[in-house]
Amino acid sequence: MNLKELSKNLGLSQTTVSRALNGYPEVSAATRHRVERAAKEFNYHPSTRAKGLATGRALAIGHVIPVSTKHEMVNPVFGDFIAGAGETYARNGFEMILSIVDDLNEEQIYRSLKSRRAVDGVIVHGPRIDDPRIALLTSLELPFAVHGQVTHCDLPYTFLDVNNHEAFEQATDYLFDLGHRRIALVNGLENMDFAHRRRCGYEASLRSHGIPIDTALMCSNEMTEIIGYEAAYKQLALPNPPTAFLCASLISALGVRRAIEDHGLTMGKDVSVITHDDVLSYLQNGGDTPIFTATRSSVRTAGRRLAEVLLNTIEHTTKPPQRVILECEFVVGQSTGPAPRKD
Amino acid sequence: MNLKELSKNLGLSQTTVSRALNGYPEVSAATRHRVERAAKEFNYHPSTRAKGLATGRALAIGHVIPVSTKHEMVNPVFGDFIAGAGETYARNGFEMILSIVDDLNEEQIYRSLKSRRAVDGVIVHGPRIDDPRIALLTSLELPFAVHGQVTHCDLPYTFLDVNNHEAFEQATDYLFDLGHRRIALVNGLENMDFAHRRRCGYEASLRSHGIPIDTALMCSNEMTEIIGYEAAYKQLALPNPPTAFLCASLISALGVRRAIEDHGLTMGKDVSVITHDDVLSYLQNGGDTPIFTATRSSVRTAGRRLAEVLLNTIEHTTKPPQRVILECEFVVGQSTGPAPRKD
DNA sequence: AGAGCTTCCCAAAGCGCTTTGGATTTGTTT
DNA sequence: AAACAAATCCAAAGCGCTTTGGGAAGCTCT
Repeated sequence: MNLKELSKNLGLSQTTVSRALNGYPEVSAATRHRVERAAKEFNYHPSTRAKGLATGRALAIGHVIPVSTKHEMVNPVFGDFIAGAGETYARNGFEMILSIVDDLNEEQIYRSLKSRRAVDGVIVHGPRIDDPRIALLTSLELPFAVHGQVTHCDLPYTFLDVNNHEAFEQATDYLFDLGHRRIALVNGLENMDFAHRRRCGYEASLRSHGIPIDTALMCSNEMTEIIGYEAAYKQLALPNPPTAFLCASLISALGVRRAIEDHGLTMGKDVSVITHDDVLSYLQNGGDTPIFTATRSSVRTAGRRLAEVLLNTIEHTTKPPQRVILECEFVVGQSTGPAPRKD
Repeated sequence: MNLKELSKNLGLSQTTVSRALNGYPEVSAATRHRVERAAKEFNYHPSTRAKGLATGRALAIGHVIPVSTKHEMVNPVFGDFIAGAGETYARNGFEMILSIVDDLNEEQIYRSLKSRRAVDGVIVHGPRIDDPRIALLTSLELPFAVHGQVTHCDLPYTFLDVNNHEAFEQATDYLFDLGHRRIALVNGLENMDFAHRRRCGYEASLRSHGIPIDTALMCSNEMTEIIGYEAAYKQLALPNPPTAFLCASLISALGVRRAIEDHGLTMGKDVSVITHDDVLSYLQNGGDTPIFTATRSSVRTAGRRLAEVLLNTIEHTTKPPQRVILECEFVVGQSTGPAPRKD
C-alpha cells in the first residue's frame, strides 16, 4: 500500500492524505480522522526512502563502531549503549544505522555517510586523545555528538561524558582514607580519552596526599579479564606490592580478583579493589549489596541521553554545542577495607 | 555532489554516468574510466535513498534486537555477532539498520520494517521455542535468516546454528569419562531454543550412561556472573553436591568458579567445569592455554556467515532455505580433572 | 449582493537516482 | 556506396513521498 493507492481509496488527493498524516493544519478534523483510520486499517506506512528523498532528511542516525585491527575488540559497553540510544530513536521515529569499521577506513566511512546523505548525524564512539574525527566531522558539516571527550581539542563540539577525573580522584581518596599507600591502577588503553582522564584523577589524588607516583603500579591495556589478571598478578609479586587496585572496568576487576586469590590473599581484607562499573546488563556488580566498591554510571542511560542531545542539536542547528557531564555514584561494596597493618 | 552535477561536469548525460558507474556494458571503456576518475575526485557517492527508491531495493538489512522488558538484558554476544555481520555488509555495500525493541512490540516492528520497505531482509536474533516470528515473517514475505533454530517449527526457513545438542552431549560424555557422576547444568533461559537443545544434549548423555536425571542439579536462568554464582553456590551446598558443572556461557562460568572457591574448593581438582565459549572479544578464555575446558564456537564468525547466507538468499530468491550447522571445537583447559574419589 | 476571509482540498513540480526506448555515430558487409 | 549492425550516448518517465502555489466553497460583514 502506498500513498497513491491510499488516497485513491479515500477519494482524496495525495496532498491531503499526506497532510492529514503529518499533522498539517490545512485539513479538517473529520477528514484527518478518516485518513488516520484508513491508514491504520491498511497498515500504511510511508516509505522511509521516499520520505527521505522528498524532505532531504534521512531520519537516521549513524553509529560508527571502530573495531581495532590490532585487537579485534568490540567494546563490551557497546551493546548497552546502543540499547539506550535505540530507545530514544524509537521514540522519535529515527532509525539507527550501524557501520563496523576498522580504524584504517574510518575517515572514509564518515565521508561516505555524508555524501550519500545516509544519516542526519552521527554518534562518535570511543574518542581518543587528539581525535581527528572532531575536525573531520566539523569540516564535513555532519552533525555529531561524542560519547566522551577529546583532550587537546579546542574546537567546540557536543558531547556527553562521565566525570572520569572526579570519579577516579574520589576513589583514590577513599583508598587513602582507608590507609592504603600502595595503590595500583589497572587502566584501559591510554590513547583512549576516558583512560587518560582516569589516570589524571588518580594521579591528582596521589599528589595531593604526597604519595609518589610509581609507574610499576600502573598499567594501561585492553580491559579484559585475562589482562586484568596478568597485570595484577605481576604487581602482587613485586617486592613492595600494592594493597589496593583501581580498575577501569568490572571485567578487569574480575581478573584482578582472581589474581588476588591466586596469591592466596583475600579481596576486601588483604587487598582492596575499586572498579568503575558501567552497569552492563549482563555483568552486574552483585545483587542488593554490591560486590565491588565502585564508581557507577550506567552506560545505557548515557546512550539514551546522548541520542536525545544529538536529535536536539539536529532539530535546532543554531544552538551552540551542548556539553553534558554525568557524575558517578560512589557505591561501597565488599571489596574494600582498611589497609592491612605491616607486621 | 549529485549525479546531475557530476554529469554536467563531465559533459555526459546522467544515463551514461549512471551506467558507467554501475558497470553496464553500453559504455565505452574510455568513458567509464573518465567517469570513475571524476567520481573519485569529487567524492561522489549516489544517495542511498534515491537509489533505493529507483531500484526498489533498500540495500539494507535489519537487525531487530529484543530486549526483554523483564530483565532489561542485552545479550552479551550481540556485539560480536553484529561486528561479524557488519563485515559482510560492508563488503557488499549493504547497510545495517538496528532496532531495539521490547518483546511486546516485536511483531509491530517487523510489520513496519516491511511496509516502509526499509530493509531487504532481516536477521532474527534469539529464537525461542515455538517462536512466532518464523510464521510472521514467512507470511509477510520478508526475507529472513535466523541465528539459531526453532524447535517445533515445521515451516522451512533459513538459519545458521551451532550444534548445541552435540556439543553438550560430548561435554557431558567427557565429564563421565573423567569419572564424574554428579554433573550439574547451569543453563540459559529454557524458552531460548539454544538452551533447550543444550539440555537435551546433556540429558541424552546422562541417559546413555544410565545416570538418573536430577532436577536439583539443573537450573535455567539469565547467563550472568551473579546468577551463575548463586546457582552453583546452592548446588554445592547440597548433601550430595555435584563434582562437575556444565555452563552455558563463560560469564556464568566465572560465577561458578567463584562459588567453588567460596566453598573452599579448587576448580579443576575438586570440581570440574566445562563451559560454552562464544569467543567474545572482551572475554577470552585464557591466552595460549585455555582456562576453562570449553565447547568453542566464535559468534563473530557466525555473524559473518549468517549475513552472507541472508544476502545470498535475497539475491537468489528461488533457492530453497539454507541450513548451516557449525560444529563446536572442544578445547581442554585447566578447569577439568578426574572426579575426586570418595573418602 | 458582492467583497474579503477562512477553510478545505488539489494539480503538479521536485527530491536523486535507474531504466526504457530511442537517436546518433561508427564500423562492417556486400 | 548503400545497407545493415554494433557501439555509444541521450531524453524522459518513474520510484513514493512532500510541498508550492493556487482554486473552489462556505462564511462574515457592510
